[in-house]
Amino acid sequence: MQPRRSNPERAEATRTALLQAARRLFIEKGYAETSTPEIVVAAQVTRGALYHHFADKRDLFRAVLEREAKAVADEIEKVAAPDKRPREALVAGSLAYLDAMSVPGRTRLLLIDGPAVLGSMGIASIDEAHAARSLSEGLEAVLGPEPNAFSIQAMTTLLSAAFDRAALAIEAGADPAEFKAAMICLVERVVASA
Amino acid sequence: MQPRRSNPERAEATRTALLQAARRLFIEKGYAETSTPEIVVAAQVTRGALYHHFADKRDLFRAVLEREAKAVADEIEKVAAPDKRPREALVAGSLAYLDAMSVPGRTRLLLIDGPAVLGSMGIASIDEAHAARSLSEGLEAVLGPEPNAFSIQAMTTLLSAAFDRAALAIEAGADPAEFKAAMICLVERVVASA
DNA sequence: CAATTAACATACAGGCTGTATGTATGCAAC
DNA sequence: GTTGCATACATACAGCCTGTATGTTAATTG
Repeated sequence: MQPRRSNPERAEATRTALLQAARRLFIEKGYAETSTPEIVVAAQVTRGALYHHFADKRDLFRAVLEREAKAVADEIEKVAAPDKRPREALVAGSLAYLDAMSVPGRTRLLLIDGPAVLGSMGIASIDEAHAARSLSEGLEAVLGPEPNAFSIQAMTTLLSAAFDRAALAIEAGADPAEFKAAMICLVERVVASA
Repeated sequence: MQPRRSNPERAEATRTALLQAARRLFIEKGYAETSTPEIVVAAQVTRGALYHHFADKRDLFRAVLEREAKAVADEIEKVAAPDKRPREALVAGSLAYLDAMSVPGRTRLLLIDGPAVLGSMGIASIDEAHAARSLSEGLEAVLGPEPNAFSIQAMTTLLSAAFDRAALAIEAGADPAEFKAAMICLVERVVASA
């Protein structure tokens, strides 16, 4: 249609089309059940374009997940303004995480297929660097550097898991208010000593 | 070698060989990277035998997971003797779960590949009926039927997730004592109101 | 002992992944 | 402005894998 487009423009458009089509199909059918022919048809490009921009199917999946994790992290940072007191920021960030993860398909991408396809380590390097870090900093801000009978690092990991399953439950149809309340209750009991 | 074997004996031997070989390979390489030709070579049978005993590759995987989940549940029930007081039984069961899940490969089977292959619902119907149920009953025994600001059902889900990630962390090389301590601390703070 | 059936074994069709090779267009230097 | 190169694809192919359909052997049953 456009008679002339610069090379970077073409490449960016193709990349974006692939990422969007892949994201939709990965959410609808899962990673394993989505074939690269399907993806390129949906993106209106060819498999050649896919393998030109991405090393393989998994690399495309990784790129989709990095975008998604960044979107989640952005939504959290939006509410975790530094002018809030630590405890309020922690609660606000917690609720923001659950809201961000309630975008349809995000739990499947980041919490179900992600760990299986990229490994529980590979996924950790993607979003633990983003979302779970806010939690760790929030806990440390409330509890102080070396406080209690438990390791902050370990407790961060455990609470992060609880957050994730709360998000899964909510997407699966559970009452959001019920799980948000339970989650906030859990966090507050952990920081109760401070 | 054996000149005569009854049909049920043969079938059971074949089934077991397939389950053991599949379990080993699924743990070593993951579900997606393990092919049915590999499995039958390891089990010293043919693909015909596999598809005679199991509907498809996923069905074999499901059978492996049911065995594994049952083994975990058995180890928990072993320590959750009914003569203990509720709170002690809860702590003992918690530690037993983490020990049971530290059998190499179990976390990958039950917590990583399981949800991705069978769906987070399918896996729930396998082990939530087993392991997480003990937790739910333990919590209710300590807290009473309808106690607090949170739903017991929801809190069970959240704590269960924390348990799972503690098991993952331990298998990934983290200090077991550190995560056991944090986990017990978390449980005790939840039941602190009682 | 005849017939049936369980328990496999073998062969095949279709689809998918990744790579190798071919092509056209933007871009840069001269 | 044309020559050369690199980018951005497009096409074709080889190998593997899954599930099914069909064939075979041995145990069981009436």
